[in-house]
Amino acid sequence: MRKLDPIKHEAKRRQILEVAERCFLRDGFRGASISDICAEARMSPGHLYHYFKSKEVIIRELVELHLQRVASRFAQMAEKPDVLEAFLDEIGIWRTTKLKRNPTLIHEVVAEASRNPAIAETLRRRIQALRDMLAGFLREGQERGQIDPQIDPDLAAAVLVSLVDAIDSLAAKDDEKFNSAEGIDLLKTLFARFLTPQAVGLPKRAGPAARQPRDTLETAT
Amino acid sequence: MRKLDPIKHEAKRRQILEVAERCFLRDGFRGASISDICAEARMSPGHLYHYFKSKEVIIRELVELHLQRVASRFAQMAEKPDVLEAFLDEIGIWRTTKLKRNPTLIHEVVAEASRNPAIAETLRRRIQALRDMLAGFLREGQERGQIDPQIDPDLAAAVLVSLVDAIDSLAAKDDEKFNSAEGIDLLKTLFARFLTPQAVGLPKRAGPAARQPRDTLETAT
Amino acid sequence: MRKLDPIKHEAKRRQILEVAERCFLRDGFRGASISDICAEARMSPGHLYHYFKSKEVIIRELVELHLQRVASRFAQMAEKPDVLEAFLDEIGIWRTTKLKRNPTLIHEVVAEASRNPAIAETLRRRIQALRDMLAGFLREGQERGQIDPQIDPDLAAAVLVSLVDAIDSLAAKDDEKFNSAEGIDLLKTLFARFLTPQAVGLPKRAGPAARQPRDTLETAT
Amino acid sequence: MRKLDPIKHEAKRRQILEVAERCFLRDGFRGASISDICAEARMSPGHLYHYFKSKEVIIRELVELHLQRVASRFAQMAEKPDVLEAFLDEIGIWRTTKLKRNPTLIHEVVAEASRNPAIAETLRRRIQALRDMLAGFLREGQERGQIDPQIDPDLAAAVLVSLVDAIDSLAAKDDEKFNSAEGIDLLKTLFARFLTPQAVGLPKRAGPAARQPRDTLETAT
DNA sequence: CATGAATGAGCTTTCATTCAT
DNA sequence: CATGAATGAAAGCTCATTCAT
Repeated sequence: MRKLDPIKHEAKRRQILEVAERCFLRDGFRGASISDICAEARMSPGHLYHYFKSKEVIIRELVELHLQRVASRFAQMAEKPDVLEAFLDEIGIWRTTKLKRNPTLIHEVVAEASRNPAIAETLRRRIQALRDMLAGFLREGQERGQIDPQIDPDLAAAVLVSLVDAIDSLAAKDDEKFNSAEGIDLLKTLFARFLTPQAVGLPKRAGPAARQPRDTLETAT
Repeated sequence: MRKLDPIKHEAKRRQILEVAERCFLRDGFRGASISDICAEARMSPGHLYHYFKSKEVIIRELVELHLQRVASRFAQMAEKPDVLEAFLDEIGIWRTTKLKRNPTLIHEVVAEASRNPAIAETLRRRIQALRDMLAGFLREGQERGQIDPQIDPDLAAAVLVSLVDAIDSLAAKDDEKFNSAEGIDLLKTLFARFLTPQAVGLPKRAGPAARQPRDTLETAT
Repeated sequence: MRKLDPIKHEAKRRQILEVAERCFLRDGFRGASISDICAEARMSPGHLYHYFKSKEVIIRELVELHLQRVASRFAQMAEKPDVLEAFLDEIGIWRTTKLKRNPTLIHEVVAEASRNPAIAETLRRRIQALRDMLAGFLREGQERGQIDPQIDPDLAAAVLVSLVDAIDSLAAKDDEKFNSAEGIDLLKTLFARFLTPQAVGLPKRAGPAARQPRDTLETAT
Repeated sequence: MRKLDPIKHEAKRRQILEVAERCFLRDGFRGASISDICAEARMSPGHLYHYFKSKEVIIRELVELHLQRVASRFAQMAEKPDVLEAFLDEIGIWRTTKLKRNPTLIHEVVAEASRNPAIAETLRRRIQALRDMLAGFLREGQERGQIDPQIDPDLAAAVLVSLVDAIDSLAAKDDEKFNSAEGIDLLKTLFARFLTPQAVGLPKRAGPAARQPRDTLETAT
């Protein structure tokens, strides 16, 4: 009587998650109600609870899904020969093609995380995974001499992940300037200048750190 | 004798806003209820509505307050002789001292903005004001030769503002790595390398943009 | 210290009642709040309670006021030589001049009366007073031969009072047809035909009652 | 098996409307709360909103229902051979049997209409429909010579509808005198005298209108 | 697998009324 | 005489969730 369960069941779950994502994107985790989702998915509330134990579970799975998507995107970069260039290209491609149509749940997620431990943990894992992946790339790049060896890969990875998120949020507000080709170029320049090996060494502590740039400036001047 | 209002009234409003901020920080705009705020402010719900017409007004005023705070902080930077250094120091000071104790409402705000036009407008204004201010600093720096003249100040300002926001948010949650001295140094390095005048010119379009860094890399190696 | 109380006090009460009437007219007894009245009367709620013990008292006094007004209007009719004509003229004058600008609280009063015993009692008294007054007029008219002697004055008075009320209410809303000169004429005709002495006598019970008019019709035809 | 809705759903709606009518009759539109209705209907507030989007919708539907009831009652009169007699009988039957047990919402409706445009519109439509129907009857009666041809049917219809409502409100207050057989007889007399063809013609304007009755009186005297 | 009836706690907001000044 | 701060009960309504069918 229930032979085709596993497949159909999973398909339905996916479909519900997609609908839920749309709703959450539009109205937020709190703002979108189960009723809204049910209406948009053409199903009864009782039936939805057949697939998901609670609203929180839907949110949680959606966050996980997000993590997987980003992770797989990053993973593809690992196969390119020049990681840095791949990374820079990725940013460009991603911003011009995907982002405009796909606003992210990231703000909802972060906001929710601050009061929902489960979401917080998932988010932390997501960020950590991205950082680890990126740190690996950076180490590879350093070995090949493409990336400044004086940069701490773990720290830099953390910075870069933040950057990517920053760009997300910027683009959310239909910001013409930012979504232009020049905007993307500038972004690439920022990354490139940051990661490229420098003639002058990196300082170890704050004092010199604030200094060194100034030296550079003075030299340039 | 009957008109001791303006002062007391305003004081009470401030107090309510403070309590509300705490509550919203803890539970979010939607998650924190008027009852919660009233309980924490030791007042009856009816009385709160003596001071604020609606929950939304409270949220709106809180967002405005946030805007003013950030703006005034940035404004103070304008008086320092070396703007770049001031900016970098600001980031350092701010992150180590303020942020740890003062998580921000920024994510709530951004999340809310995506579905509340009033909040969205306030947020847009806030961001624009910061960008304008920063762009002004960058222009000054360029005139003094402290900042790469090839960088578009408006674009760069947009990038930097979003960066600051992003780092705030993602690192807010007790991120040891990010909040360490080294983390801050790296951040400063990033900004410095980005803004410092370069020997080699900036490319005009995407193609060369992806290219030029690599050349630099190879040269450096 | 409180010398001019009685006079000023009473004046203030009157003023409040006037404001309250406007508010109740606009929003109903339930719909208009004490705050509304206070705002419109430029006074604080605390102060209003200095003059009226409760909202209900205001409503009650307003109803009484209404009663007095109507009663005095009717009383003036008593002095006219031809009561019937005076009554008919009164209807015409009243509808064309007063009603259009002065909507009445009567519906509010009746609606409220159905659940507020105090109001119900006041209303009952008001109606009874009007009926008695009108019945008196009718008796006078009957003695003078101006009004059909076969009509029970008390019953007819009851009918006429309710008629006036009903027409007020249903025609109040910019009813062109009803408020026209022809409308008023027809109304007068109705009253005149009803009250004028008839050649044919009144039946005693329902059966003949339904009959007699038909006979009249046939006779007339 | 899953679509037994339409019937049960509608039945439940009816039931809720009945309960609501009782509550509104007792406490008024504003006075009766959703909680009251829910308590009396033995259901949770949430569930009630399954059937009605808002309290106002309940009120609106109740008003519509009223309209339909009255309209159908009037429509039945159209089939009787003698319209005037049918009308007169109708009043008698209705008052003695129905009204005593069924007080009406009419005052609530009129009071509400003065500040609720939707209700006002519904009420206006209701009144107009009744007037049109009655005007039709009157015209028929005039053609058959049963009703005074000098009376403007539209105007007279307006007057009669008011009358019917007037009687409603009178009876609301358990008025022994009015609900007696004599009261009804008097009412019938009023209608009959008004509508019956007269020997003397109707005046065209206000001046003569006030006059003519007097003439009649004097003649009678 | 699917429905939608049903719940009940909780939300934001309003309001008549009281009280300290 | 006058203010407005303060109360707290109750209003209309929403929503995640459960349950009988």
